[in-house]
Order: sequence, then C-alpha cells, then structure tokens
Amino acid sequence: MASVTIKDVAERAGLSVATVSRALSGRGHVSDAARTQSEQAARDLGYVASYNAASLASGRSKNIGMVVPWVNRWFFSTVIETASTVLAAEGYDLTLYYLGGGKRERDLVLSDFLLRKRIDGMLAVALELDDAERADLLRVGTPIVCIGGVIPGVSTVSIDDFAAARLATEHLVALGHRRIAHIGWEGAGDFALATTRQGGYADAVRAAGIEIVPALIALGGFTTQDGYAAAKRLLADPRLRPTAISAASDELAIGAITAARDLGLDVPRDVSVVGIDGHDLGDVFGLTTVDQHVRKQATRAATLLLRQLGQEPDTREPVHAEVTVELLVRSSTMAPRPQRSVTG
Amino acid sequence: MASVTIKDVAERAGLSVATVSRALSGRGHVSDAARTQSEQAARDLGYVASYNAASLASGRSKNIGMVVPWVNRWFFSTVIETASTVLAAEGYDLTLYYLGGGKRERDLVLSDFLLRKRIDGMLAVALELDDAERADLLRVGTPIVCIGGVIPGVSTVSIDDFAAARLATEHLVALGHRRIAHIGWEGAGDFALATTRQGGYADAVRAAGIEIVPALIALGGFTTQDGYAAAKRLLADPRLRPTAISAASDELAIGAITAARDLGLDVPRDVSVVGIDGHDLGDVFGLTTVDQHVRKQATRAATLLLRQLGQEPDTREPVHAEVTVELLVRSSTMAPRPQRSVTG
DNA sequence: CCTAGAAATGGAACCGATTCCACTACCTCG
DNA sequence: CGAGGTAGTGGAATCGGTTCCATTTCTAGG
Repeated sequence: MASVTIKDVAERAGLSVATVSRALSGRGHVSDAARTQSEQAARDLGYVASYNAASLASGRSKNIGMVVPWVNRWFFSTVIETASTVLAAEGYDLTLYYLGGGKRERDLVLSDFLLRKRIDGMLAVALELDDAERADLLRVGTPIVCIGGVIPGVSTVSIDDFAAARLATEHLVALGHRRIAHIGWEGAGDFALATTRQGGYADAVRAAGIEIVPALIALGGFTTQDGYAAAKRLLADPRLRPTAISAASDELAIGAITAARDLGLDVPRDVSVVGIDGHDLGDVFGLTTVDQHVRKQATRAATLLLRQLGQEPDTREPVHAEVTVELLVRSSTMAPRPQRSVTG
Repeated sequence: MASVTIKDVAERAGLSVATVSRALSGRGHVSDAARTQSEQAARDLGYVASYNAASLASGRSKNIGMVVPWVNRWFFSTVIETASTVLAAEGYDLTLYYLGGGKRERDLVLSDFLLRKRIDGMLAVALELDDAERADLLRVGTPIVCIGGVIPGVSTVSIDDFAAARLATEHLVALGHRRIAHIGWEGAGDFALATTRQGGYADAVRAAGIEIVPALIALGGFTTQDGYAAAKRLLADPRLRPTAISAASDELAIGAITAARDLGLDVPRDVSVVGIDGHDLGDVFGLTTVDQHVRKQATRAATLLLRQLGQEPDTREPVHAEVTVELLVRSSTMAPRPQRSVTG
C-alpha cells in the first residue's frame, strides 16, 4: 500500500536522499561505505525506484518502444523475443506498439507516443514512412533504429532484399530451372521489402536469359495461407505449371509446399520451392531458403539503439548496418525433370 | 527540444494550469468555454501530456504489463495482438515482459517490475506461480488477470483443458479408433495446462474401455518440430503404429501431419490427427481441432482487467471466466481402415 | 606549509503533471 | 430571504525521484 520511497531508505541508512540516489543509481561520487549502507537499507525495505519519478526527474525512462505491424508472424515475433532479451539485460523495458488496427492506430502511434516521453528510443520493424511522418519523427529527436527497410536519416539494420531474392532464384536457375514462378506481395503500406524482393527474382530470371512471364508472378498477402492459395493457382494447370517457385518468404514457401502436396505433386521432384527467411520450421519442411539471420539483425538493432542512447544527441549519426544472407540448401529443391514437351 | 508543457498550454489558453488539466483529462467540472480553449491551445502547440508526470501525480500510468513465456508461438502472439488492440482502444500502452531468458529473468520480472509503478495492471499468459510468488503478487495489490491456467485468488480467463483434450480424443473414439496416441508436454514450469490435457486424453481413452499404452504417449516440447519428432517415433514401426494421434496443440498436430506425410503415410487414411487450438493454419492443413477461441479469451481478459482497474481496490473480486471450446472437424480425421490383424 | 582540486555529502530546486482546498457566483429549496 | 449545494476556477501542495549547488574534508602538488 504505502510503498517504500527513497526517503525511507535514506532514513534507515542514516544518509541523505541525495546520497542514496547517487549510491543506487551509480551516478556521481559516493563512498563505499555509503553505497553499502544504501544497498543494504534498500534490500531490507524491498525498495525499488519508481520508474515514473526517475523518468520525470532525469528524462531517461529506461523504456524502449517497439513498433510492429504484426506480432503473429515469424519474423516479427522472433525480432520481439530477441530484442526483448537484449534490452532486458541492460535494464530496459519494452513497450509494444502494434499497428494492427489500421491507419488511425498508426497515426496515433506515430504522432502521439513519441511525444509522451514514455520511451527513450524506438525500434521500428518493417516500417515504411512517408516524408511527413519521417520529418515528424526526426524532429522529436528520439533515437530510432529500423529493422527491415532503409529509411534515410534513420539508423537501420537490414538485409539486401534484392540480393536475397536474386540468390534464391539463382539457385533455381543453376539447378536448370527455366520456368520459375514467384510468390510475393505488393510493395505497399508498411512494406518496403516488397518491390525489392520481387525485383531480385526478376533480375535473376532475366540474367539467365529467361523471359518474365506475368502469369507466373503471384502477388498477395504474407501468410502461409496466402502462399498456399497462390501456389494452388500457379500449379493447377499441368501444362502451364512452373517447375520451381521462388517465394518471398518462408511462410509463403511453406504454404506453397503444402499446396503442392495437396495437389498430389512431389516436392522437389515435381516442383522445387525456395524461400527467404531462415524460419524455424524450415527444418521440418526441408525447405531450401536464404537465411536472413533474423536474430542477428534484431540483436544488432537493439545494440545499436542502446549505443545511440549512450551518445550525446548531437553526436548521433544514422548508421546503416547490413546483415549478409546465406543460402541454405535443404531438400525442397532439385534439378527439374527432363520434360518431353520442351525439346523434342 | 524544449517540449511543450501544460504550463504553455495554460498560458496560451489564458487559464490556470489546474483548469487546463481538468479540461484535458476530463476529470472535475470545467465550463464548455474553458474546455474548448484548452483543447484548441493544446492542438495549436502540439501538446501531449507526459505520461511520467501524470503517472507520478495521479498514480495511474495507463500502461499494462504483459508477462509471456514465449512470443514466437501462435497462442501467445495471438493473445498479444488481440490484447494490444483492446487496450490501445482504451488508451493503454502495453509493456511486454518476455520470460524467455530463464529463471533469473523470471524472478526479476516478478519481483521487480510490479513494484516499479510503471504499470496499472498485469496480464499474465500461461503463468504458473508457486505459493511464494503468488503471495508476493497479491500483496502488491496490482490487478492481475491470467490467461490459461487457474490461479487461486487471481482473476483468470481460461478453457477447461481437460475437457478440451477429452473432446478431441472422444472424436477419435467415436470414429472407431482404438489405438490412439497422445503428443503433449510434461506438466512443469510455467505450464499448468500440461497435465490436464494429458489427463483429458487419458480419460477419454479409458472411458472407451481402452487400455492406456505408455508407448503411445509422447511428451516433450511445444513446437511444431517437437510434434514432428514425436510423430516420427510413434509412426516408425508399422506394427506398433497408432491409427490416430491426439495432439495437445495444433502446432504439435501440424508437426505430426508433416511427419506422417514424410513417412509416406496418408492423413487421414493411414492415420488421423486432431489438435487443440484453432490455429490460423488449421485451414491450410485441413486440421481437425478443438477451437479454444483464443481471441475471445484475450479480449475477455483485457476487458476484465480494464473493468477491475475502474473499480475501487477493495471491491475487486477475483473472477474466473471460462471460454467454451468447440470441435472443428476438417479433413485430418476419419474412421480407421479395417485392419486384418485386429480381429480375425 | 599553503593551496588547488577532487571526493563526499546534504539542502533544495526541479521535472510536469494531478488534485486538494479555498473562494466566488449561481441555483434551488424550504 | 437565508441556508445549502453545485459549478467553475486558481493557488499551491504533492507525487518520488535526480541533480545543481554549496559546503566540508581530504589529498596531492608546488
């Protein structure tokens, strides 16, 4: 009820409030004796500093805001878990701002919550900003690190989406595939990744001297269900069927594999499938993929943000870190079967 | 930089700080004129109240803490998304405490963060407490609502795990299965669900006059990978093979379905699989399951917590809400094939 | 031996809101 | 017409820390 304050601790320790504050927070000069007594008294009374009072007085809140467009998708939940662990180790809490609701919620989060002084810094995951929003955020001066997508003026950690998709698709090309489909998403809203992954696919196909066939490109949502539906459409007609699918994410790829099986097709004998992510389930599905080392990205982003918090505001410089991706060959890809229809 | 405070707003509106505070927070009596002026001035200046200052003064922080043992699992990420949406609509932020790290992190969260006065209330997901921890939490007096698992003295929203597992297993029994395996987890740590789901399975089997075969019960982790591994073991030997699997979660069930397919078995012809959850992917995998209406559980828990926050501390009574489950029959279950070896 | 500078400490201002209290102006009811 | 309430408002205390500033003590350098 009547919670224990720093005053109580000071009284018990026989010291002033100021000294106890310095002793417990580790700022300023305090004798060993004073430190020991303060700590002992705090422990005896079960004292924990009120974050609100400390924040108000010091301007530091020991809290990081994290903006995510989804939680219930592998990439995002993995980033949340990883970043949370890194931040917790440094004594930071993590307040989650989920943009699921739509445009109104999005505006509210972006315009309000940075101003409320509840957070010291912000981790934004796969957030695409328009110019006005970007200007607003920069004006506030709160350190921001984005994961996924490069935003000018804001520190970012990301992969080269274009290169990742090209790497995945080149793997199929190298195996001898000529009829390669793409399952991905439209480049819109919060998703800057979009166009670039589709671009990487197109680049690899074109570089192999293969013509782009619009009918082999299925753009839609991000979920496994979307991948399933897209693959069902792509694989429906045996005459038009691609021999391989390059998916923009592992979730789409897993959906595609499931769809192929439901159509009675064997993966990889009838159709090869490659994804991008390094999804935990890739193992179970034998999925060949381009690992984007999500945990490393998240760790690096959190670490970068913490480092920027330690710097003077005017010495902070936007940093762009790029994590290298890696092709992980498993059992969902192989050379296409020789087809009579192709060459007499 | 020099952020705008309530004082600035008061000056611009030509009112006292006290009146502006009342006008903007909606507490106490304020004339329409004063309200309008305050709001206008606040808008002009782009004023947003500092949550820290408001919390310190009022004792209300407009922030809810959410304790989760995982983020990267369907049940948990779905609860997070849903609760976040409900809370945001009422102006509450959500601070996430991820217990992934282990015992030390867990202790830290439970002993520290409630005392820091950063949160008004707590949503705990699938958290099992020992007596000492429970006593500690109750002493603090912060409203708590748990999702999954019933804790005495604390409000909970949950399903009847025992009944859910029995319902799933009874479905298999009704189809004529006699050799029914169970994939689940040990009842330990944060997981009170455990024993009861296993219990429901056992109860249904026993009620059908079938003897429990220990070799048909595979207990392990919670992930799809775990389900895959367990099913591979259970289905390996054709002579010992069960005709149906009752899994304690949809993720385990999806792993089991994948394992069966990899073994060249047809689901449901060779082996039926049923899960518990209502997982979004159930559709794609044609999974028969017991839907536990996770979003409804999360909504109810968040709503309940908000209601308790509105009540006087001494009028709060622990509430136990139970959400009813529902069998969802899809295509992963059917009657077993007649087997020569069984009867003549 | 004297003095500059660092270490150690306490008093008090301060962070930015909320809310208690006192006061005035009006209403209403007996 | 006077008493009791309620609406509307501002001044000032308050929440619980942090940190500036002043003071004292100690150490080291000249």
